[in-house]
Amino acid sequence: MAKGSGLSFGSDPIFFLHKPIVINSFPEDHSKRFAAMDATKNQSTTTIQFPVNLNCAHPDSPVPDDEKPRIVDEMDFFADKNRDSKPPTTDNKNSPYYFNVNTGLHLLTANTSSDQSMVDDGMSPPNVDDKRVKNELVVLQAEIERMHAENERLRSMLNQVTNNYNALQVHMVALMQDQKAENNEEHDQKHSGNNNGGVVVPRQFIDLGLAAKAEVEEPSLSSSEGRSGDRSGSPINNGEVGSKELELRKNEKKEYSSGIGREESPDQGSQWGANKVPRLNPSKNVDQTEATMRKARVSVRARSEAPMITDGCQWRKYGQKMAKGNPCPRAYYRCTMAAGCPVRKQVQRCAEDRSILITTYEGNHNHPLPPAAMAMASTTSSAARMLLSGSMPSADGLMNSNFLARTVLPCSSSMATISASAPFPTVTLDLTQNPNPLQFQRPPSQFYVPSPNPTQNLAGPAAATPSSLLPQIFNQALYNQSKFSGLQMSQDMEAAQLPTHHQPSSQQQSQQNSLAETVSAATAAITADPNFTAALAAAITSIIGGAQPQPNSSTNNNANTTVPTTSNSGNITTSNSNSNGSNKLCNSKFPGN
DNA sequence: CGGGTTTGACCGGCGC
DNA sequence: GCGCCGGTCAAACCCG
Repeated sequence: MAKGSGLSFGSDPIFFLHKPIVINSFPEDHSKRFAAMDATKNQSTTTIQFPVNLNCAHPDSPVPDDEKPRIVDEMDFFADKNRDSKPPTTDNKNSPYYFNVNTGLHLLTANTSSDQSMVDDGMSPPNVDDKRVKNELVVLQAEIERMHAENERLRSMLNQVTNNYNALQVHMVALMQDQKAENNEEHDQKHSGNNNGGVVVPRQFIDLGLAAKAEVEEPSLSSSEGRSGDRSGSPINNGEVGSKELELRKNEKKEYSSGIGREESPDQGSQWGANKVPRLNPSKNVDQTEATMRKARVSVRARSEAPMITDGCQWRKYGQKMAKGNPCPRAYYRCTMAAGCPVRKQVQRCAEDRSILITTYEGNHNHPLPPAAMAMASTTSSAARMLLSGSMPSADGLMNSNFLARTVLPCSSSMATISASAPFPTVTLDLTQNPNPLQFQRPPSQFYVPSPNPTQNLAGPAAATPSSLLPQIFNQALYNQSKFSGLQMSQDMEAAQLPTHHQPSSQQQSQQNSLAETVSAATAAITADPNFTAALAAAITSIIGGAQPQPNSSTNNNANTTVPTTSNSGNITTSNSNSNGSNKLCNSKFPGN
C-alpha cells in the first residue's frame, strides 16, 4: 500500500469509481424528467459525468467476495450532511435530506409532485400521477436506503483496511526496533570488555539497502563516523576491534577516489570492504548472517540484445575484464544514482548462449529509487533474503529457504536457482525460460524455488517473463518508468524498505515489503505508458493466472536450468574450460559481443 | 568541460 | 613463493 506517495497510480486502497457517474443537474425540465422516468428511468437531459473508478484495490484482498466493493454508480453524498441522519422514509419527506440530495439516480424529490412539472404537464389525470409518483417514491427511497447502507459498508471497509494498515505498520516498526535493540545489545556485550560501555554499532553490517534509513535512525553515529574524514579520531574507534578497524582503514585506502567516497556513507564502504574481510567476526551468528547478506548476489539471466538491461538505475562502468571460461568480457558497473551507493553489478553474456545477458547485482541502494529500479531492488533483496535464509548448510536452511521462496515468491513463472554456498552465495533468476514443473526437480546442492511474484518477475529487467513478448514490454515500461523522478517515492521506499533490512528472515515483512514495492512499481510501470498497458496487463494476468507456457515464447533453455550460471562459490562460471583470464579486451564495445 | 568509458596496472585471495 | 584469477583503480580518452 503506497503511503503518501506523490505518484497516485491507484495503489492506494481508495475506492475509485469505475463507471461514470451521472448526476442530474438542477434545475431541469421536470416534465421531461418525469417522462423519462416513467419509461425506463433513462438518462435525463443534462448530465455531468465523473469518470472515476471505484475499483477496490487489491486482487489479493482477503475481503470475501460478497464484501468486495462492487462497481456501483454511487457517490458519497451523505458524508457530511447526512452521516448521522436516518435514511429517508415516507414519513420524513420534508427533511432536507429528502429535498436536497442529488444522488444522480434520477430521484424524485418530494416537491416534484406539487409544482411546476405537474402543472405544465397536464398529460395525465392528477390522481393517477399521484399514485405513480408515490410508487416511484417508495422505490426510490428503498434505493436510497440500499445505497446508503452500501455506502456505510464501504466506509467501514475502508476504515478497516486503514486500521489494518496502521496496525501492520506499527507492528513492523516494533519488530524493527526490537531487532535493532537486540543487535545493539549483542554488540555491547561483545565489546563491553574494552569499550567503556560505549555503544558500538557495526556500521559495516548495515543490512542490504538500509543505509539511507540507518543514517536517518542513527544520525550521530553516521555523521561522527562518516563525515569526520578521519576515522582514527572518530568516536567509533574506541580501540576495540582493532583488527577490524585496521582492515577497514586498509580497505578505505583503496576507496574509489572520484567523488564516490566512503565518507559519505561509511557503512557502504565497510560493506564493500568487509567483503574482502570475511573473518573479522568469528563468533556472532548475526554477524555471520549479515556478512553473508552482504555478499549475497542476485544474478539475473535474461535474454536481451541490448548491451545492458534497463533496470531503472544509473550505472557507471568502472572496469571490464575477461573472465575465465567465458570468451565474453565481463563489465563492472557501480550505481551512480547517489554518491556512495554500494550497489554494483556485473554484466556478462552467457558463453553458451550469447543472447542471454547475465547481470549480477550485489549490495543494496542507499538512496531513493524510481519505481522501476525499486522493483529490481525489491527483487534482488527478496532473493537475497531468500538466499540468506537458506544459506545455512543444514536441512533446516534448505527447508527454510524453500519455504520462504514459496511464501515470499508465491507465483511461479520462471525459475530461480539458489546457490547458497560460501563465499558468494548467489541466487540466479533465470528469466530466459518457460516455467516448467519438471524444473522443480532439485539437483544436489542446489534447489529451485519459484521466482518472485509476478511483479517481481516483472521487476527483472528485460526478459523477466516466460513469454518473449513481455520482456520488451516490461523493459520499455521500466524504461519509461525510469524517466520518473524517484525522489517523490522516497518516503514510500524508505517505508517499504524498512522491514526488509534488519530482519531478513521475516517472511511476513518480506511479503509485505515485496508486495508493496512491486505492486507499486508494476503499477507505476503500467501506468507510465498507456501504450504498453494492455499488453503488459495481459501478460501480468497470464502470470498471475498460472503462468502457462506461452506458445510463442522464445527459445528456452529448460535444460539449462540445471546448469545455472553459478558455481558453488557463486562466481559465474560455465562448462567452458577455456582459460582466458587475461585482461585483454575481447570486445571493447561490450561484453559478449 | 563534465561525465562516462576504456584499458592497462595493481591488489588480494587462493590453490598448487 | 608463485601464478592465476577476480575485482578495482585511475589515467587517458571519448562524447555531447
